[in-house]
Amino acid sequence: MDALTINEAAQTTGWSPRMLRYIERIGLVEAPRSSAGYRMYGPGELQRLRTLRELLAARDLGLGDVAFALRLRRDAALREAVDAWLDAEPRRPESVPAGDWLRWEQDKHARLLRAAAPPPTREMETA
Amino acid sequence: MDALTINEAAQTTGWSPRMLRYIERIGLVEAPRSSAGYRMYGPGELQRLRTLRELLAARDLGLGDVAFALRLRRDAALREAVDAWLDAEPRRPESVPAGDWLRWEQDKHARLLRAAAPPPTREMETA
DNA sequence: TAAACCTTGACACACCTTTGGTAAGGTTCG
DNA sequence: CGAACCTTACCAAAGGTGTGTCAAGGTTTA
Repeated sequence: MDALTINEAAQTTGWSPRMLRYIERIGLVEAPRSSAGYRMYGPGELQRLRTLRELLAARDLGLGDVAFALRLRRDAALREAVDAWLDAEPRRPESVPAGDWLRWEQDKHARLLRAAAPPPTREMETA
Repeated sequence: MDALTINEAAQTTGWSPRMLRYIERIGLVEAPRSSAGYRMYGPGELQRLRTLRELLAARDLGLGDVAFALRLRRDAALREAVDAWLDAEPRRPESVPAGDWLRWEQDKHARLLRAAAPPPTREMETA
């Protein structure tokens, strides 16, 4: 008995069965299915569901927010498009001397990397 | 006459004045103010507003989505928390041979970098 | 000073998201 | 078999988002 059914999983994770199906539909936690089509929640899914709750509560997020983050993660083109827009800060380009434009573009790249690779501050996930 | 008032900006960007105020409130495009408190839209803001429209339409996003991406960009702790959750894939850790755990953790880091630094495929922003 | 702007704040409405039910029908198991 | 599950597919209510409009009051400008 390594995997729980949806109602049991709901009990131990604090979500309602209804929400577990919803969470699956938006792609956040998908449980494997039994041969008859029943969702089977293993330790991995249960942990994931619990940490999801904590994440939402701790950061005041909605499921939609996390779903969007996931979409960003999976869709490289989308990520590039959004990043490109966000990179164009409100500072007018006039503030960048014409000759420095190329370097500016390159730095933007570097900044992106730095922003995405913060010091390994483990803290979540262990809760 | 380098800066437009809100109604003029609305005309040239396709947004309504109402929406320009809304967009400002959610932190996406904030226009500097005149001494009397009037919003003054310069070329930078106008461009930003136009590309924002294209981004939303092209990618079928909502303003809230972009606002959340901005929040992710600015709040490092939030970004780490969300990334940490997303990194914990549905694959149970059992699938990783015990000894490889350390290497696994390190690779996760590398994967993150790779995901955040896609080949420089410029395309947007010039529209 | 008066017309034509601007500002914030409030009311309002349509639509989408989040959740809960409930119904019709398959599965498991005592 | 029958109780107690599961599944999907709807209807629905509460709350958030996107958007318009109007009011009361300051600013600009002719």
